[in-house]
Amino acid sequence: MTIPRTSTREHILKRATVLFQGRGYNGFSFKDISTPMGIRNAAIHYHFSTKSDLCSAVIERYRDLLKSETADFMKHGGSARYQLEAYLAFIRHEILDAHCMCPLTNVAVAMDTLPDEIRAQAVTLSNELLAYLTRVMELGREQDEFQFNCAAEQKALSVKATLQGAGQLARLMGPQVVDQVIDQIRCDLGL
Amino acid sequence: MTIPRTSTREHILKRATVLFQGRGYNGFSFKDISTPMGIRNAAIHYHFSTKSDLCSAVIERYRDLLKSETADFMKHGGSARYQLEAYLAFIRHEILDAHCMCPLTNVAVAMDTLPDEIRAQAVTLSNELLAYLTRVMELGREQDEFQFNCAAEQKALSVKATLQGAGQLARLMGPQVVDQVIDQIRCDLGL
DNA sequence: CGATAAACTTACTTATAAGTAAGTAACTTT
DNA sequence: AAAGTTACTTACTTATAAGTAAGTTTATCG
Repeated sequence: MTIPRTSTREHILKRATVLFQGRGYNGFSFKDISTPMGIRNAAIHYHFSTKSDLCSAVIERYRDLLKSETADFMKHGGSARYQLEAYLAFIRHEILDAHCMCPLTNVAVAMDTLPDEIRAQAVTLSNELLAYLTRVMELGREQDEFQFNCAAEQKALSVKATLQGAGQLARLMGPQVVDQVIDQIRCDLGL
Repeated sequence: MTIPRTSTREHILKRATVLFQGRGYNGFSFKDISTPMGIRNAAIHYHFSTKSDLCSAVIERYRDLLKSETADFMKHGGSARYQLEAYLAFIRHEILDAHCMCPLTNVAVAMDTLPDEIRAQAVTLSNELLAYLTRVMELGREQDEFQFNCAAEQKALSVKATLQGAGQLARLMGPQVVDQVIDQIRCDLGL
């Protein structure tokens, strides 16, 4: 048996992504990955030596995804409005279709219980994310698309915080929350 | 020994509050409560039959706290601006001093892994919170203190979401995030 | 064809979790 | 002073967690 699929590692990563972003580090176990895949826990350890390793890989993957997505956003014209909408659509999809939160949420919540490795990955992700959103805000103001009278960094921070919160409130109050909050973000940018 | 302190139950609840709001349902165990208190796990079970019971009590307590705080806010004049600032100060204190998140955050993140009882408490809390913030927003607009052109409910939702996110980002990016985000909320209300 | 390496499995260990049953010390009531 | 009640403790059970060591199958390469 065990027709060696080169994709096992990828399958594990995908399941781990859904679980980590959906339930948090302390909300799932190796069994939640191995059982539905029809493999053993030890098979996971073969590909990722520890749970910390596995979840670090999940966040790194998210960083890569974000990097390629944002690169993509810039290709298509690169107007700030377009880039903002693309990011909003990405987050909207994550919340409504994938039922996932941004990894930053899950890391922040369990911060004190997590290995350093994961915290470090999350800090890097937060810096990258905020740097990107800050550039979009700066660009938007230069192009007279967005209106706000504070530092671009602060506006970016506020937008990101709002989206994080939207993901949570949607789970408690229903999916319509997401579009309402997104609408408000646009509104607060003068759109 | 065991000089029967009527306060043991209260001590357990306080520790549980810090742990639940600080690490999430799956991020702490009975040992994290009993060991620092110098009691046994069974003593916790005497006061709260299950972990679910204990955490439900934590959220119920938070609801009571909020109810009395907001009643207090209204006594002092009751201007929308005053009430908003009081709520912002409350949240600011929770994040920066108590290092705690709003229970809604912790419930939302681990949603799928939690007992119904806890989910139900969180849904009630979210309704109460949003109802309060909505009234503040309505009042603020009537009094010409706040400026926004959407439903008061939507604005309230957006403010709450933003504050939830601020608590998370502060853990990753530092405490200054909280004041920046709060500042932005004021700004987006025309303050 | 035989050896090696990749990709697993089986079987295990160690730790920790929530929860329970039975016992005990101190206060409270009759 | 005896009997109960409150507030625990001791000692235990059952379940599940992450992680490991050694063996097995399959593909590959000289």
